[in-house]
Amino acid sequence: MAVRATLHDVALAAGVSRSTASRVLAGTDRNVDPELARRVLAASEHLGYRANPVARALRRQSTGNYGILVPSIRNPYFVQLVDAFTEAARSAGHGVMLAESADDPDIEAARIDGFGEAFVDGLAVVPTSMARSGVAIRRAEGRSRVVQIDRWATGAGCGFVGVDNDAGVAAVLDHLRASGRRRIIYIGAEQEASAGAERLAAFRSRAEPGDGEILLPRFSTTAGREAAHRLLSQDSLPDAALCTADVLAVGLLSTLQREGVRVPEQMAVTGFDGTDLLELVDPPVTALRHPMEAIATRALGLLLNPTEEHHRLAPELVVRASS
Amino acid sequence: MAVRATLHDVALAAGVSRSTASRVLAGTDRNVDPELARRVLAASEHLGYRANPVARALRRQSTGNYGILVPSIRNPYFVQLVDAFTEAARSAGHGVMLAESADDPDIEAARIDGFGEAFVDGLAVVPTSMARSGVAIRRAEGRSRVVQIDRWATGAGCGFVGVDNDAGVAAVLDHLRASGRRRIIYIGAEQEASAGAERLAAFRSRAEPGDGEILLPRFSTTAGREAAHRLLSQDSLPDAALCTADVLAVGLLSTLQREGVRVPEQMAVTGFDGTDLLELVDPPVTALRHPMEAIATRALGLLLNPTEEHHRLAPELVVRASS
DNA sequence: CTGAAAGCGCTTACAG
DNA sequence: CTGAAAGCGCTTACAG
Repeated sequence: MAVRATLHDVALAAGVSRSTASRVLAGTDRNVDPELARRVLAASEHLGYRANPVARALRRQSTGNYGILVPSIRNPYFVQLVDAFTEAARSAGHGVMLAESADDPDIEAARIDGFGEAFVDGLAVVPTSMARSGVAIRRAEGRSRVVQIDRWATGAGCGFVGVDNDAGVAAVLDHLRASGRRRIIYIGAEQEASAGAERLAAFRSRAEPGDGEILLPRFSTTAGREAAHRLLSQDSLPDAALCTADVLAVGLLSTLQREGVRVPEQMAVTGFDGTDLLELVDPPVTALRHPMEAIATRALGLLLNPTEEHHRLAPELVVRASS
Repeated sequence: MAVRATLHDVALAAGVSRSTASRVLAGTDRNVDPELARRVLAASEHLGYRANPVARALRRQSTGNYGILVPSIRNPYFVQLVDAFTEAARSAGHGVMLAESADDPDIEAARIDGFGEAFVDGLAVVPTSMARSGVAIRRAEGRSRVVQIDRWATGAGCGFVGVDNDAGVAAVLDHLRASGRRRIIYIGAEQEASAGAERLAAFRSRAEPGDGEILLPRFSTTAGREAAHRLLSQDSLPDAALCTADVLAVGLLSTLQREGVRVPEQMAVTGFDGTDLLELVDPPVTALRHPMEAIATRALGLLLNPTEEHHRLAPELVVRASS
């Protein structure tokens, strides 16, 4: 680990002042004599100079980095969200720091506070709890920029960008009913997160006699298997299972199949998030496609230019062999 | 987003110098009059003061943060590695920045260089390619601290911590042969990464007539499914499949089962990494348990205290129903 | 035990 | 167009 060249070294080698060297290298001011610029560039190259990001950030009062905090990076849906956000940030010249909250509001609060010690200008967060996440988020708003993605918390004073859950549930339900499925079972998570609450409300407002619900403690493949066992223990199977997360659908599907249930003949299964998972299983699973890039781009926009607006983007139904 | 209080504000409110306020708050010097300390703490509390990490880092010439670069966060094995590293770092008071290289040496090089612009004191990297990753790693060594985890690259001048692949393959093979499995097929990835090369060498040195190999372009569930199709297209099934990644084992298992193969009766299947995946499938899959915490802790140690040592830690065999 | 001063490495008004 | 100077917010020898 060699000693890193500083701006001073470059200026010395090029025979100019640090001001001029900085103007050339940081590109903040185009008005520099071409010959001097050439010398600065040559010296910088020769010394392998890289501006010290810490010093630059202190002076500029901005690191150019943003944090993203998701409930779990074991859920491919959030991985996809992180990817989209990172890509949006990168193409705008920003870096991204990732953290996860383990689906726990207390850990989440600790991570949000922790980002205060980190080198970020702001934070995008997927709140774990509608009721409990607001406090830490509001605290963070006091010292940084914050935006909520995919879920929102009551009491948070910052913006939000997510999918339109009501429209999403409606699209899946319409599709299932249009293909003749009558008894539809809603498989979701407890209403702790806003997304779960919105999806459940959307379902209930459209439920018909014979429909039902299974609510699980969390979104995971294991929870999907658990749901399958509950279905199998009932007298008869429903016509379709509307899962509100892809991991639930995948867990459900594999357990049903292992127990001899034929999908989609005996029962249709739908996912929600549109992750790659759904195309890897057999049969591929019908689900929504969330406009991830648009969500990520808009979230970044709210971070750069804060407002308290809530944005809901429409998902698109992708019908596959499972329904 | 309110204006953040600075050390100057705290000192002013407490009626002391910035030096004294800093000594109390940063805890760098215990010799402060208790009464003054009390006043500083009270003022800090009242103003909601948090030291500006950027300024602190510039002065200390250290951010206290470390980066970790893995081939993919879609592979639960690397997620587990990241978790262990993050936990080790956190408990030592360090933060962690995560990036992924998409299993591509060029992207990897870009990310390694990118960490030079990031706010980290060093970088732990899982090199994607034994032959090609060394250049970027060596470049990074010139300006920061670097350690290799799980895999190593030729030409890198830094330390390495990983599992003992030779011992691991030997343990699985011994177990399979001891339980009467004769024709064993090795299912691995191309030898681009050092782990793959070491495992394949370990297998070959112990292979017996009737054993075989299937080499895939990468470690993924999809690759595991592909391996199953290749096995099924052969005249007869082997007695056991020794998969060198859990994702391979899971993909293989599900496809075999779908095609009516009974595991472990007709064929044993073993994984390698010991991720949670293996206990979620039916039957649960035999694999090694890698000493993740020890690997992570030692890697962090090499980052804090650089040496060029290569450390190989012994994995432990965990026998489950799949073999 | 305490405070004034220097300095980490940059960027950017400001004066020339 | 260029350079001397100030300053971002800290920490830490140093002198007292």
